[in-house]
Amino acid sequence: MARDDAAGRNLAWTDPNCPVARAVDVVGDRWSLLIIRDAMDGARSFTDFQQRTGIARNILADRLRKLVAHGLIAQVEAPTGKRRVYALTPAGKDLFPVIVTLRQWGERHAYDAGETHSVLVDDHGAVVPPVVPVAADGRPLTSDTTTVRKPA
Amino acid sequence: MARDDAAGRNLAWTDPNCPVARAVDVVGDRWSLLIIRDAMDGARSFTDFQQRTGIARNILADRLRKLVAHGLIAQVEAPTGKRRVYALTPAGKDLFPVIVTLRQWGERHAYDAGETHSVLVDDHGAVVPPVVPVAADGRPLTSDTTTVRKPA
DNA sequence: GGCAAAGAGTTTCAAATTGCAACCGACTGG
DNA sequence: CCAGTCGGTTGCAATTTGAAACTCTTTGCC
Repeated sequence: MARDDAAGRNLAWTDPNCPVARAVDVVGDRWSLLIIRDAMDGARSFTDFQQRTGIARNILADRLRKLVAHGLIAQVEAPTGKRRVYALTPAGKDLFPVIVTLRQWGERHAYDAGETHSVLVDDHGAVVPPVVPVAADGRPLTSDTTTVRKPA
Repeated sequence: MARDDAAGRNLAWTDPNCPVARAVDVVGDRWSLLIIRDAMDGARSFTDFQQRTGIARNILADRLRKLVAHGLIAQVEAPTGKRRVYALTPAGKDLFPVIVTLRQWGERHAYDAGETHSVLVDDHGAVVPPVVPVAADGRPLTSDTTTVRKPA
């Protein structure tokens, strides 16, 4: 088990044809998405990630290694010429819609009335509206109005 | 650790104010999202989930219990009056945008050129376009044009 | 330059989680 | 009413996780 291909991808999925399964294989654990979240929020250094997430240091080292191996994060020279820092790659930044939808789901379903939580605001200071999948013609879609078409 | 509150929620988060953390706490493991995915795709029975995901039976039992406890799935009388089946609650169905964005990320970043995968189509048979977070005025947003505002 | 402190991991070991396979009672179909 | 199927549970073995201490490298500063 835990066989990896040349790109470091695990090959023992239930269904290799399902992009959801492959995505979960990369970020479907307790910490990876929180690391990505913090990277989007400005975290750059090892201890920065460690303190924000509270993850154990050995696990953090392991997750950062995997995220780098999967191409979501890269170690780059710090702009200030100091220590190398972790930065999101385009693939990592592309998880933004996932983080936002997860956040919005959490806001709707993981808080009791009266509990407070942080909110996502845009560069004008306005709250980001709910993200909703739509058809090409603009109709909102749900799990009831979509189906998965298997490859030919 | 692993203390739970009355609603079965774990209370040992890094940041209780972060909805992303709370969402991950519920569905941030290797299997929960795949179970939700299969439920959206029509899975109803225990063995149905087991065969589609390939998850170990004891773990599946545990995950279904937790998802029921968290209110994402409910056990309901089968329409046919037979065995009880698992069905998504509104909160479970509301994960649709998360599943879709994860799927789309997977399609973009977890496949080599030439590899095939399933695609999500709407009820007209058209492929679901990329889901992108937008500001109230319609501008597309990214992690660079948004920030998290902590509660007062 | 020299030194103390901080950063970035690594190591060690215990505890928790996973996975497999076998087992079991309830339901159902014929 | 008998044979399968369903929906789990149980007992381990194998992994994974987590906490804490330890090491090596960089930095800040005088």
